[in-house]
Amino acid sequence: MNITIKDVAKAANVSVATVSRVLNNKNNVSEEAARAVNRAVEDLGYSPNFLGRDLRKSETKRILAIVGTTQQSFYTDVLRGMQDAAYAEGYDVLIATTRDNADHEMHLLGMLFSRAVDGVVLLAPKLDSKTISDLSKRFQLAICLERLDVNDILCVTIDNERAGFDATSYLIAKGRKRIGLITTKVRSQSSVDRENGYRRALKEAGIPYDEKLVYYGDYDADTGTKGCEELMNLESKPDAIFSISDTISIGAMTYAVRHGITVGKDLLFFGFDNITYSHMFIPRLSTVEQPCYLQGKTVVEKLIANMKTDTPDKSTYMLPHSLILRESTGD
Amino acid sequence: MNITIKDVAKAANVSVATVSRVLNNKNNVSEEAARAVNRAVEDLGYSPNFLGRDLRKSETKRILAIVGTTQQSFYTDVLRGMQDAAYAEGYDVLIATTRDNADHEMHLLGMLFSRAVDGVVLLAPKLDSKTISDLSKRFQLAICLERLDVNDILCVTIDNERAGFDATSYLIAKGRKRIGLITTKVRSQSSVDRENGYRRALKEAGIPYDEKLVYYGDYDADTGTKGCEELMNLESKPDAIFSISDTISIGAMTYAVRHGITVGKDLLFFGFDNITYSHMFIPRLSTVEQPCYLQGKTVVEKLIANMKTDTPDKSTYMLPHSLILRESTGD
DNA sequence: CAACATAATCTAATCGTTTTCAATAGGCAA
DNA sequence: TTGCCTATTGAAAACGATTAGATTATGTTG
Repeated sequence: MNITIKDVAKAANVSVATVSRVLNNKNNVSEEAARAVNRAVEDLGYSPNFLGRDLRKSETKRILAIVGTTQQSFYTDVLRGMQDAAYAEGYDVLIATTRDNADHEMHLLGMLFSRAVDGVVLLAPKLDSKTISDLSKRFQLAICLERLDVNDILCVTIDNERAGFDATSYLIAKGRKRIGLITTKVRSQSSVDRENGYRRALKEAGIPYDEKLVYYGDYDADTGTKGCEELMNLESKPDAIFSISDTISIGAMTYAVRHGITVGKDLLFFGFDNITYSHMFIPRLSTVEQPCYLQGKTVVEKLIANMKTDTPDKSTYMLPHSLILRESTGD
Repeated sequence: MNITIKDVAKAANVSVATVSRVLNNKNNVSEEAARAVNRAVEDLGYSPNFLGRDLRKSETKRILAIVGTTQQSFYTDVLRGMQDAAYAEGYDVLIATTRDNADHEMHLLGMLFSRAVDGVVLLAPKLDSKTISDLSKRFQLAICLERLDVNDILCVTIDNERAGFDATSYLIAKGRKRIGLITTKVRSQSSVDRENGYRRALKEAGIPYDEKLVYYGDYDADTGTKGCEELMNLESKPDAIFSISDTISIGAMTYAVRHGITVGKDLLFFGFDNITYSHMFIPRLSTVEQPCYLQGKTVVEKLIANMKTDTPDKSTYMLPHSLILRESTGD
């Protein structure tokens, strides 16, 4: 039914080997044969079946990016970086979502075990680090935007502890003494790191840590709104709030603005990620920017390099972040 | 080097055929053999190579969703719908981005020609409709969230003309007479349809169409800001602005708020898509909601059904939309 | 002109599965 | 015992490409 390389060979009056050579622009083929093959390909509307090719070559030239959800808009830049690096080496990048479910993440990793892709980049691993670390011994696997609490896997991220420290320290430098934190119940390593940075900043400034000032929720705007409400209902209210994502921060600011609190003065806000809306929202949100594009590009470059060697690079790379200061911190 | 079905067969002391039967839970295999095979699989850590399987079966059980960018946050729900429908039938959904480039869209469609996936759903086709329509004759291809100006391809969307009409009519019903439109230079069918709906609403209300009130830009918040600025600098300013996306609307509202214009009174805004931030932004944005999850679910269900039949469904399905009224229209 | 290198081509093996078809073993009825 | 049916099993042929190695044709050199 389908047109195969055999049909092309017959039509062009050559062997399948010759067709294959033409299609892969190998040098040792006469112009005449090439012409005949190309005409046959054209006439028949042939396009090679990659299942055959991939099986024979034992490679697919495809990399899978596994994300929790496509909701996080800053993934866009990460993926762009991944694609640019991939295309430069003749690879395609596919994306799949786990919907933050570890079982499903494992299911998708099945594409790696079953050789349907050559490598995988995990953008928000849900599986425990032991499992991931074990798998990375047998397969081409890397982490991006996160890190594991083990260090035997290729990993490109930022120094989230330092970033949390920097953001909190900035609020302290602005004279704030009671700084709230809104973070996630789910303990991703980056959340933990950011929280640790927050604590260290307090400590180094001699401000006692107050667990009442920390609100744990989900990774969404609603959490910000609820978190802000709860913190502002404390006897001793915060004078600044650091959130581990802009989405949360915006939700939190929404509460503040709607309750007549002057953001940037009565209450400062610091977010994380520098999403598009963070400078759209009124007031504009101060935030930590991470090099999304560069992280994506780097992780794929390193991963592809690993595919070509038998002494794979299992380092953790921490790229530099920066603070973006806007109205929400009175700048 | 790699463990294949042969190794398992040898370890279990059976033939490869038996291993295959066990792995695919065929009935005609003795319990004893099954046990032996399962133990061998376990011992060797074997997982089948899908390249072999897919080649033999001529199917991959994978569907590719091709999007322009993952930036559009409402895709998340569409993809969720697609996944639910797919998993129910044993398929996986992969995502790839074209970065709004037609050539790259064609490149990704190569995965369909080369049988690396069983079907494709285009979420924002850039290729011309003739090309797509031709391809859909030979491959399993469907469109979602958009439609083509031909109707011989499976297509699940909403009635964008009607939606544009409804939104504009609502603004007219609110007593507005000079209604601006911010839309995209790039003429996707949905943009054209929404604009046509806008025009028809004006016409039916006896309001003359004024091309000065229409601003063409990109699909981003900046366009909204610039568009709003331009429209508000007109001699005869608009008293309401309909944008073909919430992202644009939010950008436009930002301009208004920053320039002391009372949104919901001096100037009404109507958006499109009901993205998360549309009710986060202050004031809250009125918008057209489309059934994202349902569209995704439907298109994949129909596509998979098409794979099973030789009389494929090439209909266009238009699912119902609704208006969400919030502060930006004074509700 | 023999001998040999080179270029172009073909034949057939190979990748790892699934599946057809034939073969075997065991049970049961006649 | 013989014949027949059924349940398991295995050998081998697909699937569609790439590629190593054999083969042929062509040109070059001594």
